This record gives sequence, C-alpha cells and structure tokens, in this order.
Amino acid sequence: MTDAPTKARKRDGSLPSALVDAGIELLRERGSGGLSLRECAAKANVSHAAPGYHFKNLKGLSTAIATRGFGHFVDAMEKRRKSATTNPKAQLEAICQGYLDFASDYPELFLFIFSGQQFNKDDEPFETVASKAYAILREACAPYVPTESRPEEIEILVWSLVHGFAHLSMTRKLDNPQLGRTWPDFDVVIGHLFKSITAAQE
Amino acid sequence: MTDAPTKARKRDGSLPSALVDAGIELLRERGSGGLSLRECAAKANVSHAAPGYHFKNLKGLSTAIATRGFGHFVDAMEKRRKSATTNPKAQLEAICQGYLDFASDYPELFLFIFSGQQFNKDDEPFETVASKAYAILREACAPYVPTESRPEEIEILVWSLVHGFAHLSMTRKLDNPQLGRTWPDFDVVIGHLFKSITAAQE
DNA sequence: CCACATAACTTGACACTGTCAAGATATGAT
DNA sequence: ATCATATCTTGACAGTGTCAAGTTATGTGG
Repeated sequence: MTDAPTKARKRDGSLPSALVDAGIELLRERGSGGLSLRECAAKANVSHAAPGYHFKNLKGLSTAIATRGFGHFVDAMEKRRKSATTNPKAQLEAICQGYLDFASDYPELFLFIFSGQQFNKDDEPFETVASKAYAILREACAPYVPTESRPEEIEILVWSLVHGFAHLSMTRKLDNPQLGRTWPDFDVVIGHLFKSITAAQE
Repeated sequence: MTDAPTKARKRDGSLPSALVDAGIELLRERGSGGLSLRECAAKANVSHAAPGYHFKNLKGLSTAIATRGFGHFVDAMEKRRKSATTNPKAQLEAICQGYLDFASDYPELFLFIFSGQQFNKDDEPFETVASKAYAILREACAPYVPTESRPEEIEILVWSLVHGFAHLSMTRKLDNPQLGRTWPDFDVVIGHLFKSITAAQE
C-alpha cells in the first residue's frame, strides 16, 4: 500500500523503520492486541520472516515501536516546554500539556507503552529515550520539591495525576465517546494540583 | 492440577468459573498477553473447544475474567470502607487504600482490567460490577465537591491520582524491583491530595 | 424404567500466528 | 571479476482462535 509498484525492497537499511511504521499503523487499526509480525511484513512488502531478522522476535519489534513512541513523547513535552515562559509554573504546565498532547495525538502508542507489557530493558535506544522522558518530567518538578524532602514525593504526585488523567480519559472515552462532553478539562485538574504543591511549599 | 484424578469433569455448571480461575492463573504466570483459550481448557481438564461453548470467543473469556477482577476491586474498597470511621476523610482514605490493596493483591487483574483492551460492554454482569466500582468512588468523593461545581472535577482528581499512583507503582516496580525502596508511600501522596481538595473547598 | 430432547462437551478441521533453519540474492570490498 | 557478508526468502513446525459436526451425559415425560 505504501510501496505499491516495487516488488522487491531496496536493501538500503530502511526496512526496520518501515516495519515500525507498519506496526504502528496496525496498532491504530486493531488496537493494542492486534500487532502481528507477519502483517507488518506484508504491509512492508517483505516476506513473513523478514521482521525476525531485524528484531529477533515479537518482543523486539514491540520494543522498537515503544522506542518510537517514547520519542514522540519527549518531542511533545519539549515542544510545549520551548514555547513557554521560563518560570517554573509555566514550565511544569507545559510539560503536562505535552504529556496530554502525546496521549491524544498517539493514543495507540500511549496505551501500548503503558499497557504493562514488558519490553527489552537491555535495548540501548529504548532505555535512553525512556529515561530521557523521565528526566524531563523530573527537571520540571525540581523547583517544587521542598528543601530537605525527597524529590520523589512531588514527582510521583505530578506524574500520577497527569498520567492517571490521561490514562483514564483515554480508556473511558474509548468505552463511550459521548462521555467526552462531561469530562473536565485538564486545566481545572491541574489547578488543584498547583494548590496542592504550593501549599506543600509553605 | 486442581482436578487431578477425575478424568471427565462433572457437568454441574462449574466449568465457566473453573476456566476463569485457570485464566487468572495464566495471567499471573505469563503476564497480560499470555491468555489462551486452549491452555485454560487444559488447566481445567476439558477439551480445547470447551471454553468456546461458554464464552463464545477469547473476548468473552476476557470479559468474564475482568468481571471477576472488578468483583475483587469493589470487595477491597468496601472492606476498607466498612472498617473505617464514618467521617468523609476517613472514608475517602479507606477507598483509596482499598484501591491500592486490590492493585497489590491482584496485580495481573489490575493490569488486565486497565490495559486498555476492550471488553464486551453489552455483557450484563460485567457492566453492573464495573459501574458499581465507579459508584463507590463517586460516593466517597461526594462530600468534597464544592457547591455549584460539577462533581466530576473532584472525582477525576482523586481517581486520577490514586489510579496513576497504583499504575505507575506497578509498571515501574515490574521493570526494576529494587526501585521499591525509594518509592514514596501513598500516605504522603494522599496527604498532598487532601491539601488540594480542602483548599478547593474554601 | 425407558425413550428422548437438550445442554454440555469432544473431535476434527482450517486459517492464522511466531520462530527457527536453510537456502537464495544483492552489495560492497578486494 | 571474485568473494564474503548482510539481507532477505522459502519452507517447515508447533501453537493459536474459531467454527461445524459428532458424541455423551442429564434430567424430564410417559
């Protein structure tokens, strides 16, 4: 479909990326459980065992897809962060908005990444991009951690709230879409959040 | 294993429940993706197509498992709620603790239920127990919604926080178990939560 | 007690999946 | 032009979900 006329793919190293593309397309079409090595191969116009050569097994392809997902994740957060003023509140708000941008722009990748399934934790590109995402959030939270308090407290507070909000919005809206009308904006939720952490500061 | 000697199962209507047992055991052993109709059948000492007769397809069995999961979910919350004083703060705290009890007692069911996969929304037992869970949380939040404010705001705030905390605790601790040491207790997180919602009340 | 209707399974088949081994083929270096 | 190697293909095997058709138990009416 993407590669209509050419019967055999040029061996230019583009296949792994094309297979990840196909996998994401598959996730979008059939949900988190609909990933298949053979269908990815078919979408990329290669034989059914070609994905196995590059990714070893399904977990390998899943890890590559998750790596792509985390890439979009950090991009979304950094894009919002760069176009915000430098004061801590604006920065943290921007990070959270980026988080939600990612969840609504790539719902299947969001669900896939946080579905609880295990990826190859020894995969180097995956580990670096994933920890980069955590680092961004941690940095934005830093100004709000009280002196002589472990930073984890605030980080988990912020992270849990935005992640829980995104995750629940997603799953509930998938269940019954007409519920989107009564669903609160994130602004009011994050309003409460700032009341909480500034109260903790004093 | 559970039914060692008897070669053929008695037709007493116990098979559906036994298959759900087997499915949960399978989820515990192999994670969210390791569910299989045929293995459930083998564990219950019936033929490979027996699950299909009761649950139609894999989605049907999954829905039955999720129904069981939501049952434990509401049990955990109500158990904590009943052994708490009747003041609103203790009640809400109890609900949240029950939420986390469920997540740590049945991690595979927690992940399975909230993995984003679709269940049979027309399944009557599933729908009733699921909405009962939501009703419990909603009731506990009711005292905290400000007058002339939509209840969803506070509900989502509380729900997102406790769900996000549980979900992140789970997935991160699955990734690297030694992280459990630095992970904050829920008490301190819920402390911030109450600062937030009582600040909203005034 | 016996036929019989029906619920509860079993057997068998088909298309599909992941994964491995072995063969084919293009690409770049010598 | 030869050759080594990375990249892909072909073929096979075990396992999966799902359906159709056959079998067996169970309880009900005669």
